[in-house]
Amino acid sequence: MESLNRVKDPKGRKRSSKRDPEANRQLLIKATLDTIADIGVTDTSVSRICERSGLSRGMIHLHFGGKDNLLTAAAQHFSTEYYAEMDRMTDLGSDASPEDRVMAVIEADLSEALLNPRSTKIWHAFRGIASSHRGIARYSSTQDPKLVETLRRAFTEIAQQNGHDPNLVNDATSGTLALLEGMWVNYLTDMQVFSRRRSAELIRRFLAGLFPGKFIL
Amino acid sequence: MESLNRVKDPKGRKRSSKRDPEANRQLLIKATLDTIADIGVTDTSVSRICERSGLSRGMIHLHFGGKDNLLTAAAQHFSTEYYAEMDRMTDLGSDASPEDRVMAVIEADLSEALLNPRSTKIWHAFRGIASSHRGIARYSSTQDPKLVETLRRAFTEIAQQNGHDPNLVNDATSGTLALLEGMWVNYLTDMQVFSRRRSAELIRRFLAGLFPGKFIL
DNA sequence: GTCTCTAATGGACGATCGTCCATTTAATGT
DNA sequence: ACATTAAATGGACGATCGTCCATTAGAGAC
Repeated sequence: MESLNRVKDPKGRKRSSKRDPEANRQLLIKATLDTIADIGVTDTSVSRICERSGLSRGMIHLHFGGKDNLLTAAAQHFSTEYYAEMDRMTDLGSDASPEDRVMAVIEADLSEALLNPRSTKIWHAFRGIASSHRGIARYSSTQDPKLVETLRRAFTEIAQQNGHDPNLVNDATSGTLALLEGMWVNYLTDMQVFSRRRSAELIRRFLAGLFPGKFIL
Repeated sequence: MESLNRVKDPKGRKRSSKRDPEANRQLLIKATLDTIADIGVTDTSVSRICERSGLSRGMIHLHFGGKDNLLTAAAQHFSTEYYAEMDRMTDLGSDASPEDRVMAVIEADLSEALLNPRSTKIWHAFRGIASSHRGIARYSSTQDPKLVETLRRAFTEIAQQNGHDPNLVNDATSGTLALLEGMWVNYLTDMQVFSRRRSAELIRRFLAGLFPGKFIL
């Protein structure tokens, strides 16, 4: 029987469960995001992060070289996780209609998994400081190329069937993303009143207007 | 001839130009907003605000009782100014069509006067810390009752002419505001690429889909 | 066991934070 | 001219900030 204090890392080498640099790195990032969601970026200090992670003060300097880099890494991690979850939730069969694929993106973005108190607080906190923090600015964009391409391709298929003008696809794509942005803000501002279903239906309704005969309930 | 260092306040009493509590109050608020736009909320300290305003450190405690209250007052001032300017720009004659009134709101919100680097940075900075700052949270709402009512009334008039279902007005109202939110984010994220005209046209297009025969170019 | 190397610790450090108040300055009343 | 009142100053204060490093602890090599 393998010793309890030994685990295997992804490469299969044995490592101590008490000494795990990568795990501690992730722990710090996690603690940073939790702290931001809990008390806000302004009050998120090195001390708060350390006491939440249970690690010593020196770890941040050791693993990230400073608080700024940790914040940047946290923003990157958050962004990566968002798009990974989005991918997971929009992985429909290849025979899915373009309308279904668009609605899958919308419903994923409005789902509990992506749109929740923690994520909205973190997201808007990062966006709020992005313009004065180069590192974070890189990961505060709404326009993820892959997601944009998914929508654009779906809208292109829909438009081709009806033969609309070329700008329609661009407008539908950035309009959909803009509406989702607005919904996140609505959620942040008043979580009590917010309704995921009604928000999704609202966007569907706008798209139904844009593509006659499509996106009907 | 009246002495140069004496001016009249709104109530007509004589006051010194060197001693003007209200003017200094406003100066502090202005300096706070400028500092936030310049270096971000995180780095906006009492010292930075004071050196920008040219006033002494004690003034913040004297006029506002502390930094938190100053930040709240700044958020309130910013919000008030936004809606005042919005009112000014949407003061069409009473014979204006509901469509024109809606488009006036959209174009005002996307105009240089309201949507500029300074205002977007401040707006998103406040929103980012709103969830951990009660005072600011009050002034970070997108759903200004008066503006909502303006849109709702206009959409109601448009819908009545065509006889649509009652939810249409609600959806058009909050959809329009959500789209505008998204446009502000687009502007903040990439000011170089952003186009006021195309953004307004995109929203018009969405509304044209929602109200057949209306909002056509 | 002993050596080596790196992960991890936790306190020292100067800088800066926000608050507060004793003092000075300017305007007004008598 | 003098007293009174309020505006404004600027430094003192303790607390906390983020960085850095001398030290300890743990794991593998031999």
